[in-house]
Amino acid sequence: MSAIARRRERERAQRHQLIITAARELAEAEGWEAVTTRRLAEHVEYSQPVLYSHFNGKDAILRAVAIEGFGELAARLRRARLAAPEPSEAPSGAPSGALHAVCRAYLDFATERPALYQAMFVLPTDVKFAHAETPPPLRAAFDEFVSCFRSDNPRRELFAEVTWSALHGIAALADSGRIPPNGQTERLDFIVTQIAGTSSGPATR
Amino acid sequence: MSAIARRRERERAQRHQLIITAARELAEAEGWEAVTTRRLAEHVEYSQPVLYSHFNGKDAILRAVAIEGFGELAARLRRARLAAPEPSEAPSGAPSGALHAVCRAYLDFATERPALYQAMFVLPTDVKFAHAETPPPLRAAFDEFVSCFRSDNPRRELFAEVTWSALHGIAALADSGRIPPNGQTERLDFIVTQIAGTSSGPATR
DNA sequence: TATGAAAACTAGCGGCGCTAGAAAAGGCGG
DNA sequence: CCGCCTTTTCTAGCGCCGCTAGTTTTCATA
Repeated sequence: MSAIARRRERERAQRHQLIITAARELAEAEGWEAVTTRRLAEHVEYSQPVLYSHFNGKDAILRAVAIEGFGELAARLRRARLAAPEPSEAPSGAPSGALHAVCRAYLDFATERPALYQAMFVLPTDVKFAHAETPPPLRAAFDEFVSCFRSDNPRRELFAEVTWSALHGIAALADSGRIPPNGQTERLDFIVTQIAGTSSGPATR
Repeated sequence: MSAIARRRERERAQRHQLIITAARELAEAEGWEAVTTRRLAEHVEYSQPVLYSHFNGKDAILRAVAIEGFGELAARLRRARLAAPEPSEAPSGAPSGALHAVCRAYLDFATERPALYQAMFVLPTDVKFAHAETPPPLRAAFDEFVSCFRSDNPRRELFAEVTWSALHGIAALADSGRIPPNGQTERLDFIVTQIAGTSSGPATR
């Protein structure tokens, strides 16, 4: 490949990222309903059709933003888990510090980047979850939850799934104004206590 | 008021309801993105501007559908709770049959009427939750969850809020394809067990 | 410097939410 | 029974949307 072609490819990749970033910033500033192809094109200072040479359509741009978000979320959860006071293999029955830290990190992420969170978990998407084609960052984020439970727990995947779902519930309802945003810490503590609390042992029910 | 005016008002109210029902049916059949004012007008066999003589805009129609949904959800939860084997004032610490029944009814509702559920809990809305102007049916639905916990539990509102949120989490993620739809029963059992399980007593933590 | 492929643009299609102004409907006094 | 006049309903159109066909511009190469 010639040097010229290399430069062009480099510039193209930069512009690709520029579009994703612009979409994300526009959404974070004014909400996703304000992200139109026209406004986005103006933001990146190119004409509308250029967007379509990078992405199949608006949905594909949204999808790219979401996947970028999964990467950031996974990194954030991982950092929180590793910084937690105790190792993830805590004695059964005791509330895990790692679990609490990861859950709080998740909620902080949802609160600080509501539009990004929406792209990832609320807006319609064709991103495959829990599937062979699941983007690795998404899988990685999920695994951070799994790692908060003892590896000899046969139901740790279920634990992780429900923990995630419960957090998503309070994050989504709070973001859309359906529950007051103030009680989040209380709700977080409650969820962690209940899930890590009892019956984390092998034979529940 | 003259008989003629009365008849007109009656017919108007019927058409009002017709619009709400048509919107709901169209959404349930093809999803909310297919509910446009043009298609809706065609469905009710009137021209577009007639919609605007009944509602301030598309958002108001959506809102009306959601509120209708709250009423149905409240009725359904209530029926489930009253039909549950044990009364809501079960001995502390034991899993409440009422709680389980109400939670299952909630999930069934979300599964059977996904579009209605979306209007109520996912799509952007200006309906006031946990507020003075909260529509009574919505408040009633929430109270069904509250009633599943002992009245001497000072944190029963928190219990209800988090239970609802957790259910919403699994309902929303399952509906949007973000968690497999098959595990819902397992997740439901897990949530109910964990929430009703321990520490339902007075001094938790 | 002329050429031809690649890149970027202008312009436009059909559909959206919404509304102004024309047309039709229908109860009312003569 | 008729002509009036309010109320109701419709036609037509505005600015915006996602998206694309076809033209113009750019620019490395011969």
